[in-house]
Amino acid sequence: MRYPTQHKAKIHERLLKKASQEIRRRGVQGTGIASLMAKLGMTHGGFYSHFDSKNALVAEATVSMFEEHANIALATVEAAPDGQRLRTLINLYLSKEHRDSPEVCPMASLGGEMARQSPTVRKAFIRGMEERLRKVAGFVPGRDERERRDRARLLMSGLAGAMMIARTITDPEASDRFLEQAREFYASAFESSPV
Amino acid sequence: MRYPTQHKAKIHERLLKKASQEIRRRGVQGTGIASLMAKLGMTHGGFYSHFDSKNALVAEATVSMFEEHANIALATVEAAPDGQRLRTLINLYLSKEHRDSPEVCPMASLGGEMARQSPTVRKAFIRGMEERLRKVAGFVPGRDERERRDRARLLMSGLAGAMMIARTITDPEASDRFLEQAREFYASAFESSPV
DNA sequence: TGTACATCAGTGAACGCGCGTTCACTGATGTAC
DNA sequence: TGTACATCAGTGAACGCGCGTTCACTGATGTAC
Repeated sequence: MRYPTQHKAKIHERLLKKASQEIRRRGVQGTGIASLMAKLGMTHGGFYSHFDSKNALVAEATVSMFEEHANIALATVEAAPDGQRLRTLINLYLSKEHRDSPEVCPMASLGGEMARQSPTVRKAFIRGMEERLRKVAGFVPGRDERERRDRARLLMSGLAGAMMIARTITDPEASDRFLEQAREFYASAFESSPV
Repeated sequence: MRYPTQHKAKIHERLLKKASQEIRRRGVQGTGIASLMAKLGMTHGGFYSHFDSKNALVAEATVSMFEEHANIALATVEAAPDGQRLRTLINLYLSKEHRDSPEVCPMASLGGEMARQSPTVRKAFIRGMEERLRKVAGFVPGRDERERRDRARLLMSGLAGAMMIARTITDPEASDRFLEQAREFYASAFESSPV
């Protein structure tokens, strides 16, 4: 049957958003086309009128992964009082809430798997990450834009590494304690300019 | 046919070692029983006289993953002159060679995927990691053993996060530059005791 | 010492299942007349 | 304005494939006599 104009674009968008969530939650390999389509109330055959292949979906979803939650979080950081923004960002990222929401940050949930993806997907990931770093750099001390961006990259990779471990630790109290230490470490390591 | 005594134990060991490598290289989901057995010149059916299930193999392999390369690396670190050991460890971990060898450190290659594993596997991972941290703690400044261990955990999670990103960056020069910055950052952040 | 037999690690066909992908088909709506 | 038709997003059966797992079977060697 023929669908109203803009219908395809809407579905495409919904597909991309759901895929982006599922991939962060279950990994690239853990996300199947059929189950993804079922989550949108559709059957798997329809997928291929939206994307050429799973790899094409993954590449496209990877860029948009960085946008969804980060923009909300970064607005909260922006709203924090002057001199408190970096600490707010770190506390938000290394919070228990974030630990218990694997679908939020692709750096923490896809980190290891990304190294095994095709160059196309990896480039999309890095493009999305750098876009986020451009914003994070605004909260990181540094002599110039380039240094702030470099520091932001270091910070985010460290936060992602910490989150991965916090999620792996099975004992909730030990995980909480680790998060607490990580918050303290990254705040004090990044609050002042590097020497 | 009946096999010589100790034969089974030897094969079990070889299986475990190969599995441990393959899982680090290709991820848990990316490692199949049949292809693993084929790599040892055997057929898949024989697998189940050694392990109850894939999950049992993964759990057992996860602990031993931390031993293989780390022990050699830690010996090199030990051999470094006094006051240079931590820097040696960091330079070794964040080297281009390590970046190009995904089968070395499970923290960097399985980080994200571990969060999605069964508690049994995650416990095995943390047990293996803590065992390694016990050794790394010897090179990290700190007031007491507990603090050194906590600092070692922070350090290793940060190094793993950095390695993940270094492996995802497709441009080799950009990846090298990032590794360089990370070496500098972690060396200066961990060389002195925390305040 | 020599023979008969039990053992059991490994084989390979088969199980059901889910994967990514293809394709003939459907049918409500936009468009052309 | 009303009718006929083209469109094309989505359906669902089917493709070959690899997955983890099961199981009847094999056959060289250790063990018992």
